[in-house]
Parts: sequence; C-alpha cells; structure tokens
Amino acid sequence: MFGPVSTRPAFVEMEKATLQWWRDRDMIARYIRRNEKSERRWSFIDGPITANNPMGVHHAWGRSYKDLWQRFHTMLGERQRYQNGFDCQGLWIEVEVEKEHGFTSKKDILAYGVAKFVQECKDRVQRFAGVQTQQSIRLGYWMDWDNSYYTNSDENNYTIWAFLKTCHERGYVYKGNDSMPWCPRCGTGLSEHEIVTDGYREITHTSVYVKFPINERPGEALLIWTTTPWTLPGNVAAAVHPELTYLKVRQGDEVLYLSKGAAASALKGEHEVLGEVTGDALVGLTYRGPFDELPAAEGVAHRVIPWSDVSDAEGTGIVHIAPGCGKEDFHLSKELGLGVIAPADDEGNYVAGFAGLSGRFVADDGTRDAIFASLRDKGVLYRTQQYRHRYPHCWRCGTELIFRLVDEWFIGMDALRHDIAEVSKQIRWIPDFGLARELDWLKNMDDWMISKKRYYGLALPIYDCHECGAFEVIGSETELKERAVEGWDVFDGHSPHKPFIDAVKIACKACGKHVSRIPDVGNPWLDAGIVPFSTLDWRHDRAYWEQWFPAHFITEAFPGQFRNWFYSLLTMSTVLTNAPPFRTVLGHAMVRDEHGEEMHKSKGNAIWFDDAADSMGADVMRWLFFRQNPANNVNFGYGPADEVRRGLFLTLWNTYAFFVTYASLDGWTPARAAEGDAGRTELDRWALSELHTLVRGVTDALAAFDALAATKLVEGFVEDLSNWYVRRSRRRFWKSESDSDKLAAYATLYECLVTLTKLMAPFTPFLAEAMYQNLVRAHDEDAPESVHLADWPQGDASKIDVALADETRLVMRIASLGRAARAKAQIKVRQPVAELFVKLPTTMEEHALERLAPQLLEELNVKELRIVRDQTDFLRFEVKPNLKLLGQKYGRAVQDIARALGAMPDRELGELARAVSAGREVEVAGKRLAPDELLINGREKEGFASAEDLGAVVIVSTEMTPELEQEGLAREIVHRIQNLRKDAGFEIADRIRTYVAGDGGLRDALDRFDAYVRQETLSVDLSDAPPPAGAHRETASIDGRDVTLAVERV
RNA sequence: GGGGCAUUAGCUCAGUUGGUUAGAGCGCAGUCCUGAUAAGACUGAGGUCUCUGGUUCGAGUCCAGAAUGCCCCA
Repeated sequence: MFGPVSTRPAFVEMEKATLQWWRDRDMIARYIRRNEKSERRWSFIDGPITANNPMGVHHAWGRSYKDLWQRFHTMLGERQRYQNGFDCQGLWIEVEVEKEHGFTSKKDILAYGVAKFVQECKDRVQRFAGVQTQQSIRLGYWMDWDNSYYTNSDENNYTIWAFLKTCHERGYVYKGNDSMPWCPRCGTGLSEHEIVTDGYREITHTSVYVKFPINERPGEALLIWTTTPWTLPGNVAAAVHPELTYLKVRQGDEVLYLSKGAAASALKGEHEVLGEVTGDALVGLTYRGPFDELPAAEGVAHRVIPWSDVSDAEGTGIVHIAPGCGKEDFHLSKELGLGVIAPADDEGNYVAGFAGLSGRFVADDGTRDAIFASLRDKGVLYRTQQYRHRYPHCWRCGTELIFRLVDEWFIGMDALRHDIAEVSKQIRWIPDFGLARELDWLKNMDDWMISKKRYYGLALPIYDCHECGAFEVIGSETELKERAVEGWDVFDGHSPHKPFIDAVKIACKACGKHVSRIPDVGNPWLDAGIVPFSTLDWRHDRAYWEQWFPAHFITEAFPGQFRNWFYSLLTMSTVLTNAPPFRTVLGHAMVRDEHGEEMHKSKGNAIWFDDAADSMGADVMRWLFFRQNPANNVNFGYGPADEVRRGLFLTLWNTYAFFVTYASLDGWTPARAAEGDAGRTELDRWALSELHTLVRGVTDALAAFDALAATKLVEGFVEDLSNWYVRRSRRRFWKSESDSDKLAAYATLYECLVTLTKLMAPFTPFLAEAMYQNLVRAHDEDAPESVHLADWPQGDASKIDVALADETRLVMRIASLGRAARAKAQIKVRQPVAELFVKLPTTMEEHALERLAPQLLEELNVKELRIVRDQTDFLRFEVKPNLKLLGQKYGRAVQDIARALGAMPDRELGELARAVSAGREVEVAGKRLAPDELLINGREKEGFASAEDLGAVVIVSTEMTPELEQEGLAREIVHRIQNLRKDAGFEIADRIRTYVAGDGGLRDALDRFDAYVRQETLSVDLSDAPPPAGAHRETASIDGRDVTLAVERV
C-alpha cells in the first residue's frame, strides 16, 4: 500500500525530513561510491568558492548547476570525483580579519604579529568552509564533503611554484617598475583586473586650474587642469596635442594658453583672444613648475611635450604630467626621458623632500587645502571647481586608489597571448559570446602582475639577489630544501606561508650571496587557476591526472571570470600543457531581486541563502535557477518562487496525491503494473508517448548543458499530465469495477510518475526522493534505496507516436475553442448541448478529430460532433490571399488581389471558397490562382456561438430541449451534493443517503436521472423526504428554483 | 574614446528564414470548472513593438542614424 499523501504539502518540512533520512542512511557517501567501478568517467572541476563568509543565493545558482550535471552523469553511470573546492588565500580574507580586530593599516598587522595574523586568516577560512558546507548540503548539493580541496594547501601552493618555475625557465617572469594603482589602506598594488571588475565609483573631487608660467615668455602662462591636486608636486611636463588649436588669451594683466575647444568651460570672467597657435608651436617651451621650491623637485626641467592622447573634451587641452603618479604619465617619461618624482609612500603619505607636505596623507582634505594655499601664495592658482567623475576605488575596502611608482613582479603575456587564444578556441563556451569575450580580453590584456605586498597568501618563490641583481624561481619544496643555506630548521614543519617561509635563504647562483625570498605574496587567481593540476595530483601521479584532465565541464558566474578564473585556468594550462583545461564552460549571469533590481543589504532587498532555503525550499530555489536563461540576470524572490511552487510543484504533487488516493482505495500496487498493457486506451498511449518524448528531450537538453530547455519540457509535460490526462481519466479511476481499463490507467499514470521522479531527481532532489520512496521503494525491496542511486530513464522510441501527439494537441485546441464558444453563448459546461460543429483546414485533421471524438464530446459535454465542410449554414466566408506565395509571385499586384477579395460579396465568396475547397483554380483580379494561394476562413452567422483559431472553427448549437435541460439540472445537483460531501468531511468512498427537495421540475429531472445521480454521488438512496436531524444540509437556489439538499453517511 | 548587446502590455520576458489578427507568465476585472488540484479553463481591459529615415508588394523582424540602458575594452 501507498502511504497517505497530503493535498496540502509542506515542502520545506519535507525537505528537512528528507535531509535527516539521507543522513541516517549515509546516502551521500553511497551516491559517491555508486559508480566507483565504472569505466566511463565524467570530469567536473569545481571553481573554488571564497570561504570568507556564508554563501549567498548567487552562489546557490552556480552550485545548483554543478549539482545538476554531476547528478545527471551519476545516474548515467559515470565515475566522478565530486570534489568541492574552497578559495582560501588572498586580500579579501585579510580584510575581514583586519575588520575583526579594527586594524586600519599594515602597521597594525605587524604590531599584532604576522604569524598570529596568518593563522587567524587560516582559521577564518576553515570556519566558513564549514558553514558553506552545511549550507550546500541544505541546498541538496551532493559532494564528497570530507574531501574538499583548499587553495591554501601545501600541494596547491607548491604546484603553483612548479608553474612559476616553468614560466621563469621560459623567460616570462620579470620585475617591473611601473606607476600602479595602489590602495593606501591595504598597502598594496591592484592588478588591472581588480579595478576594471568592480573598482569604479562616481565621486566628486575638487579639481583645480593652475597656471604654469612660461620661462621664455614673461607674463605668459600655460593653463592646466587636474582632479588630483596631490600630484602637482610630481609635475615634470605639460602635454599638448600637436595638431590641436590653442588660444592665446589676455585676462587682466596676464596672458594664458589653452585649447580653443576648452576655453568656454575653463575660463571665467572677461578675456580677450589675442591669437591662435597649434600645439606643436608650444612644444619645447619650458615653464616654472608649481612646486619648484621643494627639494624633491630640484633639478627637474619642466617642458611642454607633444602627446596625441590629449583631448580638449574636459580640462584645458594641456595635460599636467606626473610620471610618479599616473600610468600614462610614466610611459611618457620613459619614452621622452622625463624626470620622475615619486611623492607617495606605501601608505599614501608624502615622502621626505616635500617640506611641509612630507608625512601628510596625499588624498585628504587638509593636504589638498594646503596645496591650494601654496598655489595661491605663488600666484599660480587660477580657480577650483567641484568635479564629478568615475574614480577607481579598492574593490575590497572601498578606499580611493592613488597611483604610485612601485616594483612588482609580472608574467609577460606577449609570448603566451596567441597560444592561449588557440586553446580557448578549442573550448565550448556557453553562452557562445563567451569565446569572443575571452579572446577580446586576451587581445588587450597587459602582463599579469602576480605580486602583492601583503601577508596571507601564496609565498612567491622568487629569490632576488640584491647584490648582483640575478633572481631565481624555486619550483618545489624539495628544491628549496636542497638550496637552503640557512633557516630551514625554522621553516621545517610549517605550511609555505609567511612568516616562516621567509626564514629560508638560498645562495645566489651568480654571486653566492645569501638571498631572501621577496616579501610579496601571490595574486589569488594563481591559487584558483592551478586547480586542474594540484587537485589531480599532477606532481606525483601523472597517470591519475591524465584520467581526469581535462575537465568535461566547469560552470561559474561569468562576470569577471573572463579575466579571473577562466583566464588563470587558461594561462596556467597553456603554459604547462598547451591544451584546454576544460572542454565546456557554462557561464551564468547575476542574481537580482524579483523586480530586476540589484540586491543590496542597504536597500533591504537582499535575500540570505538560509532564509530562502527556509521559506521557499531548496527545490523551488533550484528550479528557479534552472528555468532561467543563464545569459540573463535572474529575477529571484519569493514571488517568482511561489509561481514555481504553484505552477509546477503543486500540480505535480496533486497528480501524485490523486494517484495514491485511488490506488490505495483500490488496493492497486505496482505488482499489477504489467496487467495494464491489455487495456491501454488512446489516452494512455498518448501519455506514454509524451512521457518517452519527454525523457528523450530532457536527456538531450542536459547533454547539451541546457537546463532551461529541460525545465520547460518538464513543466509542459506535468501540465498536460494533470490538466489533460488526469482530467480526462478521472472516471476511469473512480468507477467501482476494476477492469482492464482501470488497470491500464493505473499502470500508465504510475509509469509517468515514477519516470518523472527519476527525470527530476537531478533538478529537485528532495521532491523526487519523497515521491520515489512512496511510489517505488515502499513496494520493491530490490529497487535502489534512493532515487539518487537509480539509473537515468531511457526514452523508448517505440512508445513515441508523433501522429497521436499531434492529434491530441488538436483535440486540446478544439476543446479550448469549444469552451470559448460556450462562454460566448453563456452556456456553462455542466449544461449539455446537442451539437458541436467543427470546421478544420485539412482533411487529415478531420479524420484525427473523428477518431478522438469521444474525448472531445465528454470534455465539452456535447451529444454529437459534426465535422462540417460546407459551412454556409453557419458561416460566412473570409478569403484572403496567401501573401507568402503571392507576394513573391506578383509583387505589388498582391494588393490588387487583396482589394478584390475584400470587396467581394458574401455569395461570391462562398462560391469561391467552394471552388478552392474542391481544389480548382480560380480567377481573382485577373489572375489565375492555385488553391493553395488563397486562405479560407469561416466566421459565424447569427444564432450560433463560435470561436476560431488558425483556420479551425468551432460552433456550438445553443438550442435547448427539455431533456437537455433536465440533464443539466441533474449534473448541477450532483455537483452540489459533491460539495456537500466535501464540506461534511466524508471520505471519498463513503456511501451516503441523500435528500433532495425542490420545485420547478426538479422531481422530474431527478426521476429521469436517478441512477446517474446516485452512482456519481455514491448515494444508496435518493429521497425527497425531509432530512433527519444530524444530516448535513444546504438550501440553495438553482436557476430560480429553491432546493434543499442533505447528506448523511450510511 | 572604441566595440558589443538590448529597448515589445502595469511588471518580467518570448517572438522562427520579413507575411495576414504581435504572444506568455504575473497582476487587474468577470465568468466557468473542480470527487487530486490554495490548482485550473475561458473572456475582457491593457501595445504609436524607443524614435527618425531607408530597402521591400509587405518590417517588431533587414539596413542606416539618433536616444536611453547595460556589458566589455581603453
């Protein structure tokens, strides 16, 4: 027997019970071992999740995909590794630990102790890895949770060492000196990727117009403009566009130069234009710098230089150049041999040599005011202006970035650019614009800055000899041990992290001096990019690695990843193997709130994973993600979740509950399923055909990594199963005799439901398990104990009948039109009507409809179906040109044909239509037209109710006979009694005694349909006597009749 | 500054190679159906398919330009 199924399911409670049930049976471990002997492998590599905070709903989207395809391939019998990964090193973790302690700068960390600080970073990662593991399990994500990889592991770090050594052997690694974006709070440079990803914010700065007095022309000055006044002490040059037109302007007693295009916005007050010059006429002039009095500016010659990137869209068309404070500025200084002044230290304070500014933070208001005051004193301040613009910020702590001159370590990408692009082209990118984006990035990327001046992260194995300038890259822990000349005993036994790793010194191969490791840590994308090697034991067991490399599949949120994880994967794999590290990548967009707005804690529209799991449930959440086009942002929220719950989950659940209710009443069990074959009806064959079509469709969709297509197919099938198969089959289940027809219905619906549990298992693991346990496992000791240990269903082509599917679709469409026609005529479905007239565009469809007529008649409560061709009794005709054919043939003349048809009287149209139907050529507007060049439609005349769609017309007769009216009344009474039974709380199988009394011919109707009413309502007796006390009763008005109804259990 | 994508109902989105009456879900109003269904069916209101020009017998669809938004790269 089946367990009872509530019609008001509490899905979240059921999920929690299922989690416990799985835990009690150690089901995840059994799932992971399911295919361990399989020859076929499917390799998935998990992109590590940052183990720095609890996971959010945006992580749940990707993790749902990861689970979906791993489960699918598990059910296909393929061996997998199920390894989850945690991203465990990097600045973001340091920032959180700093916050916990209230640290504001690197000095605080040094004071606290690097060893303790690094340990706390490790501890934090461990803590949140645990939290995320529990959350993932709640999501129904089945991984080998005891075997997750951590990017801070020794193996991961040493594998990166091996990679870096290879890079060095090929000459890619170099020390660069550049003006870099720098976070003064974090005390580290940021790579280009980090700024572009998330770094720009709109803010207002006080910009300043400054005069640079020209040495060669007393009384004349260049006018420049900058949004970063702190860089003025670093000025060495002023750049003009050689072809731009500049104005010479008199204002008061001075003469200023600025570009013609900028004059209107830059100049304030009365002025007189003295003349125009082109930029190249200014090149070579020298000027007095704004802070020449400072020791740092001593000996610097300021001159006007040409630069083609100068524009006059903003500012003055003359650009202040400070090579120590800007990227392009620095490149210009190299190109033109300009001096370099580097004003800021690693905390963003002016270094020595800047007089009163030294020691002050460059970017605060007081410093800015001091600079303005100094400019004013020297008479070179023109004016200041509030200026709103996008300015880079530190993506981790939000501090405004500055540019400063630093030494960093790089991997040169020019030698790799082409190879990585070739490798990228061997990969399937979903959505397909992914490849274009990656290639675009590869084309434009700069060298990869791999160093960070921080504490917790990969220890870059670079040993840079200050004595002779040679540097080496160490490729493994054993190599380091061999090369160590001091400090190994301090390091021995520790992970390769600061500070212990830094105790080890090696002897410089070139000069023999003892050399320390550079103090920098590594870019964290090195940590994630090495995973296809480090987690597959590439260093120690090449055979094992070859079995799992490359991955068949990876999936991640794509914003950012083209220059982050995808990029580091591709780069590292190209260097080490010159082959793709994965074959297919599925990228998905972002999670928004249900109105499409970005989720923000401050906006109050953020949804926490734990809350979502507790209110909508993990299955609903997963389905929301799966039914989304991954290329678009998903609108996520409780509203959409409820749509899914009602539209899919409840519909399926109620179908399941219906089945279990009647199967239990009849004592039907799956043991009798085989007896169903004999009595299968068209409807059964249709349901099975649709089911096997569904199996094939879902299988194909998943194989193509298209979750959206799969969900749409499932939703469509569940809808049809509930609203057509079960609706049409209900009487077969509730009739009293257990004949072959009923057995066929049970067997069919059972097969549909069981197959659905398996098809849906990878999508909705909880719901599928609950149904599977009751439908399958409760009856079959030999069946797999969990649906997640079951095999994926096979679509059986012999069960698929495309013609039957099309025909049934036609009946559904005609039924829908019939209901619409009834609604127009205001005749409810309970009231039988005598005739239904249907006109169809093709004879093939006529035959199909005739064959399936019983279904249609019952559905629409009609006595007789009449297929009509000659519709003149009911219809007038509409004849239209088939534009697709005629347009190509006659061009402009189709308009004449259309006009002629529009003007034709009804009678002629009728004749024309008959001729066309008979397959004869006709003549319209002087053109001979073949039958298929005209389209015939019918529309109703007075006195009939009709509806039409795509050339099909459905008409109901509205004329009533007394007998039809009596039958309608009887059905109305049945309906009322059913409701009364329900209100009274009777069981479905309870027999009752029924009392009905009323006027207006009620007695006659009940006499005629006595047997029908009793059978439908399980009434042993239908009496017009007054009901006894204790019977459930109701008085009602039915079409103006007063009626008293009562029921009591026998 | 360069490149890409988008703009369709109150909201979120579909819309096949150009073709006759532009759809769905949600929301709203009404009617109906219900012995599994807090579900469902039907009807209705709601559209200058962002704008301007072009190609074409015919443009939501193709082309050019503009506006707005988003993304990528400088």
